[in-house]
Amino acid sequence: MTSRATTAGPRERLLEAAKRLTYTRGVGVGIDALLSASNVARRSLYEHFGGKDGLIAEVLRLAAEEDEATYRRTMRAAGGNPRDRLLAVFDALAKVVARPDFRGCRYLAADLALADPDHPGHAVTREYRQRVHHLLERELAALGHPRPDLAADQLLLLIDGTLAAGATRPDSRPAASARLLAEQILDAGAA
Amino acid sequence: MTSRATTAGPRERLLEAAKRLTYTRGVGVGIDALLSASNVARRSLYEHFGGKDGLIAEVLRLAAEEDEATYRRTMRAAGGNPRDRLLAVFDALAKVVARPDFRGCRYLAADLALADPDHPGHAVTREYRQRVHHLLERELAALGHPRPDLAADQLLLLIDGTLAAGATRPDSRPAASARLLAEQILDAGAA
DNA sequence: CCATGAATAGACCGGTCGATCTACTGGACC
DNA sequence: GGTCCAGTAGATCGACCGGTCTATTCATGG
Repeated sequence: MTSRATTAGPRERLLEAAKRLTYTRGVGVGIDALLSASNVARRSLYEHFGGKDGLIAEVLRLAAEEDEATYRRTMRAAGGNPRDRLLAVFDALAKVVARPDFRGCRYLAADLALADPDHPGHAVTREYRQRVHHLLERELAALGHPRPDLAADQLLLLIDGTLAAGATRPDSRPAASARLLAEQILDAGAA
Repeated sequence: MTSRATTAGPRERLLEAAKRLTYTRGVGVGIDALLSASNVARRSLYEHFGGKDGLIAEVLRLAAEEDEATYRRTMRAAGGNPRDRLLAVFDALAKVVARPDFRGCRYLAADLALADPDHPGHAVTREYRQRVHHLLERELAALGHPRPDLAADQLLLLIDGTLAAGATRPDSRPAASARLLAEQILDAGAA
């Protein structure tokens, strides 16, 4: 009986609580809040992550993995047509920004809040954006778009804009607005 | 000789230093940093602004005034053609995000960093976005766009996306990408 | 000449920050 | 049974947080 869920170790509990609290309260949350929310001893944080910065970076890494998987799942569920797969991303965004607890893009918030350009979190967010960019670019290439790199930049810009507007002007239905523009980007490839 | 610059009072000095430091270090900057950077006494802050929150709100108000004036100036300098006036905004954005000290949109950063939804800063940023939205919508109406309100939302989304991408992917030349999309929005009005 | 009021300097408050440390617990493994 | 070690609990550290306070300076105007 060594199996069973074993209630998840302190590392996992801390990561989960940090993922939640760094989003709702920002990366400026105090360590104590993370520890008490996860019922993890102070010392365990430093043994597992070396410090707050390491924990934040790991949280971003974990969230980025999940979010990238969500992108892939969304596109996979949309079938084999690259156009449908890309537009499905904006339909998914509409649901994301409509969630009552939506508070904007976690990665942009982290980049803006972490003033130190050498903070390890920045490298994580940078790589995440590259991965999403690559994801989009591949679909655009499959679509036969003449400039998949530029178009991927534009789609990424629409995604960032949607998440920003979703946080600051939720009543403007930004995902729908962005989807219309995305269609025009894709039409340039179908021409 | 009551005139002369008189070196600006403590209120102005503090506002100026806070405008600079809340941008470079975020709204989480300590009060002491703002006071020592402006050579203002601690007490003066509380007499003029009531506290840190009041100071931050006033800084956002001041910055919003200046930025709105910059929008108006950019459009005025672009002549009388609404299309030229709107596209000039994105040319101006290209220069903004190219500045070496560019650190993203001040207002979005504030909204993301101020976790308390009742913080007075949020009201300031909300009104600022409404003003810019109105500015864009008026030009779109003058252009004869069939849906100036939706189009203004889309332009605002492109602006937010440009500022976000400029902070996180500066090498992607987001303003140029956004301008191309903006042209398509405007073309819907010229049709 | 002196009263007024804005601004300054800076001590001080309780609280919190991230980080380090010691002491202890409990279960796994040999 | 004894060893080992991850994890817990919590005291403690210096630094800083936002905010309040007293005392002082200084230019102005009656």
